[in-house]
Amino acid sequence: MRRIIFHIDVNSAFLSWTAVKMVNEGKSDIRMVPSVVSGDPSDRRSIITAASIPAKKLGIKTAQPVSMALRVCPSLVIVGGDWAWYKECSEGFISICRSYSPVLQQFSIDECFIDMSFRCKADNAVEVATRLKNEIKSKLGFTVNVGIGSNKLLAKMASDFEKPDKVHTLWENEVEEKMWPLGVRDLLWVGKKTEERLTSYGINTIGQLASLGIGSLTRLVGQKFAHQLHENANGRDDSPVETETAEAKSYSAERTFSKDLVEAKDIDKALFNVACIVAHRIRRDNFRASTVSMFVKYNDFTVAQKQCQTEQPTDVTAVILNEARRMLSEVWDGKTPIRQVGLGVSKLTHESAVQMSLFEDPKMEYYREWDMEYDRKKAEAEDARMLAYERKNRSE
DNA sequence: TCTGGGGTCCTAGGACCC
DNA sequence: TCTGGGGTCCTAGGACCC
Repeated sequence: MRRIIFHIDVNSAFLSWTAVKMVNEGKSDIRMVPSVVSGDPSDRRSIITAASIPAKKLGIKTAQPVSMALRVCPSLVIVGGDWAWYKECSEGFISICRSYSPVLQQFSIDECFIDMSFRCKADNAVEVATRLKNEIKSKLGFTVNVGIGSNKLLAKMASDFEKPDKVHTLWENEVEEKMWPLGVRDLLWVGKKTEERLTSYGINTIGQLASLGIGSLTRLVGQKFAHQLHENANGRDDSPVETETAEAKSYSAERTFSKDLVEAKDIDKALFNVACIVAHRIRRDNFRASTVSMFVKYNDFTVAQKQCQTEQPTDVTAVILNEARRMLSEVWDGKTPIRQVGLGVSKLTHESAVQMSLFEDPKMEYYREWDMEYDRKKAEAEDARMLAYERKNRSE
């Protein structure tokens, strides 16, 4: 049976969502002028999270440093993000999409797939998609693109065609006309490195990639990836719309300093902070981790990383932090300036029974109490924030 | 111009066991 | 004494996504 898949993608999500909020507050619509959302607008080290269409027309792109964009456009409007609001917008948009089909896979905060096979016919798919797009615009105030195809890949490629506020189809019989002329970089999973590798062999378009023998492709990118690229370039993808959200496989946090650091105590402080964040998150989600990893990025952007196994699965901040400290001392010479530190945990389990060891660190009880206190304070802060947020929304 | 933060998956080599 | 081959786990590194 021929499937009908929609891919719904919010146009410049964080920027649109911030604009909606500002318009609600009676401010001018930043979608109409060159504007960007960045992590910390006052920090020249931060990068652009989302850009308005007028900004994009000036060559300003996502992931570009703010300082670079300011050179191009000194009058650029820079705004910070509001995660609580973004979450609300995301939930609103997902819930409208779900009302069109319960077979929905959330792909990220601002993208989802829905399986419409039993909800419409190929003949009226564009009409239904247009209705969905318009409903989101009128109820929530922001625009989306809807891509329609017979699989997830084609739907996703289609939603990336002309923006904003558009519906596009990419059926199998349109692949040759609409997808093959595009550059290889436009194909999902082809990033910078793969593009370089392919173009250096004279493979410039998706069409050329589609006709390349699997043997040659394997020599370029390895067997598994070659198979996937070959299928995708030919418009084939049999992956289902996954309605279950998979459990997290890892958690991590990282901090980039406003100035590169050389003082061990400063770096340790940052390591402490990220350890608190990561450990708190795994406790919140009822996980314990058996692998701890850390990395440092030096001022020349080279990265040193280490990972290790813990004696038993743990969610204790101090245990995770101590492993990270030990590994840091093993990789860092104590002199090279450090730009960024990060810490992660993986190999997660929900095991709740902690194996008691006769030789357990006597400080462990104290560590656990410290964590409980930390979690309690976090929860309090979160409650206060939610309350303030609701109060503010009610008064508007 | 000077590069964030949070994830997933894959590969390759070495250690260790049978 | 020397040898092979398969399986699994771990580590490091790389590529991609939003």
